Amino acid sequence: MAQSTAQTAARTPAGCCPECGCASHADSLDRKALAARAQVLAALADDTRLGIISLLAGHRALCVCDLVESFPVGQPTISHHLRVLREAGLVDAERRGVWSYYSLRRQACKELVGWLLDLV
Amino acid sequence: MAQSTAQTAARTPAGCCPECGCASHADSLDRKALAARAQVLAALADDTRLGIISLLAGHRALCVCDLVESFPVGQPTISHHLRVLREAGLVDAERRGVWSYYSLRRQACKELVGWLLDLV
DNA sequence: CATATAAATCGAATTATGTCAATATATCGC
DNA sequence: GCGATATATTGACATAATTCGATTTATATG
Repeated sequence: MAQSTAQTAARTPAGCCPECGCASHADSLDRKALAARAQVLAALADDTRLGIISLLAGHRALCVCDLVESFPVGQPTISHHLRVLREAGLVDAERRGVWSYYSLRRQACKELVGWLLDLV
Repeated sequence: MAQSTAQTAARTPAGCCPECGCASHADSLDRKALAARAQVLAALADDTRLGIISLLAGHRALCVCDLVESFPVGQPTISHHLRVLREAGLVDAERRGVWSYYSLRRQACKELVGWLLDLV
């Protein structure tokens, strides 16, 4: 692979990392897994959505009207954020009559955090 | 607060959550802290940046040219992502000669993950 | 000093995201 | 069925983010 004269075992001609013998760091990446994790993290990476998660973490379930009261955005926006969280697998929705109750999928959350913990 | 007739103790006239006596869920949110965490999470929530973190986690340090080799984006783009990670406090940069070496700030990463673990 | 290389920055184009107003759907009580 | 209420969806818009090409800065070497 390296087009160098093989004087050193460096993978690039540059020799910027002599102590690292890895042939290619790219190979160690599971891109699909990373992309999936990044997408779930993106669901968390928003003020309102993280706030929703935080509220749900403190309750068994909350209905949408409670959440709408809790943030300075309109009902359609909360509904949109809830959909993002739902599609990321972080929350569950259950309809009871006119009301929709959302709850945290603690198992999925812990799984994500556990993966992060292993990563770093 | 509730403009209901106080027949029930519900905070809203709706009575969608009779079992929850919280006056206002919004009060339990530390919005500034949440916004700060969301910003760090946003730094993680990108395919390339999560990949960079993953690579850095497996090495003491890597130079930019190694990272550029590892992802299907150009050098300026990697440089941009490294800046985002640096400003989020997730990585450190050190210049040695012409090369810049980036390393994971494991303490900061663990702190974030610990906070997440407490949250959920 | 001139040249070469690594990395950072700038400017522009494209794409994605958050938000709202308006509307649609679903459910309950009359 | 009709009206009222809760939630979801749609469409539009503004803002932000990702990416690239071109350029600049910094450092080493001949």
